[in-house]
Formats: sequence, structure tokens, C-alpha cells
Amino acid sequence: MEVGVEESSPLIRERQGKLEKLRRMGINPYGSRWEVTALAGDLQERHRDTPSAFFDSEAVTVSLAGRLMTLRDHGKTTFADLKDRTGQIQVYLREDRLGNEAYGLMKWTDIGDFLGVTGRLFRTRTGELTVAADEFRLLTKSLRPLPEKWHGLVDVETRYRQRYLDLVANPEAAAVFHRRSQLIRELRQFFDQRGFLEVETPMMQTVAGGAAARPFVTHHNALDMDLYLRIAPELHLKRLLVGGLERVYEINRNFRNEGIDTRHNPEFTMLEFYQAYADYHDLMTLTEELLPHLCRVLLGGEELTYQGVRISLSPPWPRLTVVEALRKVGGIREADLEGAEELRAVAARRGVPVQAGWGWGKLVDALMAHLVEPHLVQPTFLLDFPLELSPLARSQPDNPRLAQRFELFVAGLELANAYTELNDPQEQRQRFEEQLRAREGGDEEAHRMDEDFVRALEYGMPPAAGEGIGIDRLAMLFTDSPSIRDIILFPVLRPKEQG
RNA sequence: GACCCGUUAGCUCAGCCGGCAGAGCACCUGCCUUUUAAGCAGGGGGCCGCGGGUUCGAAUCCCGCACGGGUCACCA
Repeated sequence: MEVGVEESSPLIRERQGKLEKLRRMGINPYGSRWEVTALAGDLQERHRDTPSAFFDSEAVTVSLAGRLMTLRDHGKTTFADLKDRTGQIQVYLREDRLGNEAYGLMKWTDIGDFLGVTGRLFRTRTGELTVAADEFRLLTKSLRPLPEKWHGLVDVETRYRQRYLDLVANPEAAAVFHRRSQLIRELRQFFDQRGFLEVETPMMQTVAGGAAARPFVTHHNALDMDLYLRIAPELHLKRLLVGGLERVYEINRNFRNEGIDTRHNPEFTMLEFYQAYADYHDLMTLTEELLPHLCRVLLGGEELTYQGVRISLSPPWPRLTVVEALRKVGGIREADLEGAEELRAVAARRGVPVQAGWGWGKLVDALMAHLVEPHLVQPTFLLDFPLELSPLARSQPDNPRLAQRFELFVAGLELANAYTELNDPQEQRQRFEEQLRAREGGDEEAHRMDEDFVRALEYGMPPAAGEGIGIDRLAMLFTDSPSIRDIILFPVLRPKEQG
């Protein structure tokens, strides 16, 4: 954003004046390269126990760079805190050490400026590790005042709209994104070690398949055709199983044209992985390894606290079929679980909103969402979902109304969804056709027909199981964040003002 | 989409039974060579989100709008 005259506050004008002054003195307020030999946080860690006397006898010279976070001017000396990507360290500037001319430049220096500093380490009277500056250079002049040092940046809207300020002012916010990055790194390692191949499949698709959701539409000019932003990578990943890759995973964005709330952002990050010759029971086992592993690496144990609730990820986790869950957790009588009419009556009685045309499967789904899922705080697998809701999953051999499918819930959040994949092309075609009928019946989220996918299955896809894990929700869990916006750097917001 | 809450200085917040717009930090001037929410003395800074209404008078009361947060609805 340009600093327009019309919006320049006195504080900005003040800084602009300093910038002009520096320019006239022949100093570039937007300096360039600076040789960095040390990092603030690393120094703090390395010298945590180094006694003052050590620095008196041994000259430890360091060169670092960062943003000026505080300034304490004492006349002929100044204390400052310099912040880099690893932390902060105090800098001590003395007129007698730097010379009048160099020290005088502090007058035109502000909190928020980027500085390069070289000097010797020492400990102050109060014991704080400090760099006594022998030289410093302005690397970037800051024209706008940063949020206040004590409370940081609190305003939620500004934190999301100007995330850079959140990251500068609130160390906890930066820590969340470090942990998110570590989580994804660890996921990759986990799957790489197990022989999975990381792949990238199209984000722009001619048929938005693999999930029940409304897509975003865009247009390709040269080809003069509409394309959809993907709602899931599933159908492409399974084509790769046909291609013989056997174990694949993808960590990437999905886009769904839906409402926004604390657990939904229109673009979100999903891990999907597929393993040939496995079924959904194998994936439950794998998931019971994966989450505790991530928790150990990130948090140092298999327990975590989410929004004040203690959660243990130590396996094994309870496995409840959907029917059992509705009975035990939802408190629905067994007799009421059999038919659609009975379920409809239960929904009405329990205040669960349902739509007129819904069959048994959709009613089960609605009742689960309201009466069961919010209560699943400790990790719980729900299994054997209605086949009606799972057009890409294989059915139960002993009950064709149910799919070989599970979902994992932790802290009331749906974290994973997996099933034994349907690989019978004829049955797949029929399932797509049923979805098309639902779509014609007004279900905008029903799956679309994907002829090429069916053709791929006709060549033969090995038996396989696949799973999707919502990375954003995992990140929420591992960073104790109440909203998905806290773990997405730039969440979708309505533009403010004219734009 | 419905309901509730919020929007006051760069930041964090008071002020809201209508009567001159406040504090802390930040900023400016002066002093200060180991401070750390540095200190001391002085000073400047406001479209009270936007638009309308009621009133002698509105940051304050009423209506509408915008943006944000929450709950619900919708939805993986």
C-alpha cells in the first residue's frame, strides 16, 4: 500500500522527515546486504549460562540484523532490542564507542527500523546478554508505527488483515505458524519413510470430484472453457494407483464454495494418501501411529490440552460403529435406528433440523453431527457410515447399506475420513448415476460423473484404502487454537473500504 | 441467511443515566554513559466506523449501512 498524503498521520510524517534527513546526509534508508554471523535467539540459548567474566576476558564478536523493537535513550548511551527470526537480543550503543557522527544517527532511528549491528557480547549489571555495538547501519527505514510493545496487537480484524503486524507484535502468533510448518514437515517424513510418493495433482479440474461440495468456477480464456478449483484430489490420486504407484500422498489446498466459520475456510489444506492392498482397518492402525507420533515430536508427549480440555492420543482409540454411536452417545433407541421415518421422528423430537427429501443415510448423518460428534472429545473412530453418503467407498460385505469407512474425531473436530476404495468400475458407474439423480433432485453437492475415472478403474485399480486428514484442524489441535483463522496466515475476509 | 456483541489517538483501553473527548504505551522538545514496561520536566496528536434521525445540544438515545467476532443455519 502506498503512503498516500491523505492518510499520513503526524507519526508517519515525522518518520518521513527523518528519512529525508538521512537521504540528505547521504545515507540510503533502504540499505542492502548485511553479513549476518549470529542470531539473537541462538545467542541467548548458547550463552544462557556463560558468566559475565567470560566476556571480559574473551571478545565474542557478533554481527546480526533485525527489527528494532524498543529504544531506551539515556543521552550518550542507548539500549535497544533487536528482533530477528529466532528471538530478541539487547544492543548497547555508546557515543564514545561509536563516535559522535555514528551515534548521532540514532536520532533519526525509530522503533520498527531494520538495523545491522556488529559488536561484542557482554552482560549488563542486571545480567542481560547484550551486544555492545561497534558499528551499526540502517537497513530499512520504517514509516509506520508498530503496535504497542506491552499488549501487542489485540484487534482480531487487524491481526487477520495485516498478518505481518500480528507476526511482528505477537510472538505467540509466530510460534503457531512455526509449529504448523513443523507439523507438515513431520507428516512428509512419516509418509516418505513408509514408501509413499508425494505427488501433485491438478488444482484446476474439468470435473470437480472426490467430495460432496460446491466448487469455485473459473474460466480459461485460450481454451474458452470453465474450470473448477478442486474440492478434493481423490479421483486423481486413485488414477495414480491404476498407474502402479501403489502408495501416494498429497498435501495441498482444496477449495469449497461454502460458508466461513471457526472451522471452515474456503481454501484449506488437506493431506490425502492412498495405500494399495490395504483396507480401512489398516488405516485406523496407521492413524493411531501417526497422531501420537506427531504429538510426541511437537509437544513432547502423547497428551495435549485443547481449549482447556486434556486429550490423550495414546492408542488404541475406541471404535464405534455409527449405529452404536447413535445408540450409546446419541441416546437413540435401537428400534428407532432402522428406518427413515423413525429417524425423522427422532430428529424432530431432539430438535435436529432435517430436510424433507432425506433418506436414511442423510438422516443418520444429521443426527451424528448434532447428537454424537460434538461429544467425541477423546480420539474416537466412527465406522461404517451409510453407503448413500459414500459413493466412492466399498460397501460392507454383510450389510450393503453401509460403507467400509471411518471418520476420526478429536475434541469434537472431524480430523480424518477414510475408506476402503471402491474399485469395481461397474458399481462405480452406478454410484455416480445415483449421484446424478440426486443432483437432478436438487442436491447441489452430489458428486458429478467422471467418465475418465471410471475408464481408469476399468483398466484395474488394485484394492486400496485412502484417507484424508484436515491439516488445518490438526494444526488447531496442536496449537490449541480456537479458530481456523488463527492457523491460516491469510484467511479469507471481506475487503474493507473501497479496496 | 438469522440473532447477539463490538468499532473512540499509531497501539491497548476508559468515557455511554445527553452538556468542552480521556489514560497508559508510542510520538515531539530538553536532561540523563549498564537501562529493560528506564527515569525526570514540558508538549503535540481525534471524521468517537459511515449515513440519517431525535434534541437547544449526540461518542453517548433511535434507524439504516459497512466491517469484524460469536452462536445458529448451511457445510467436510
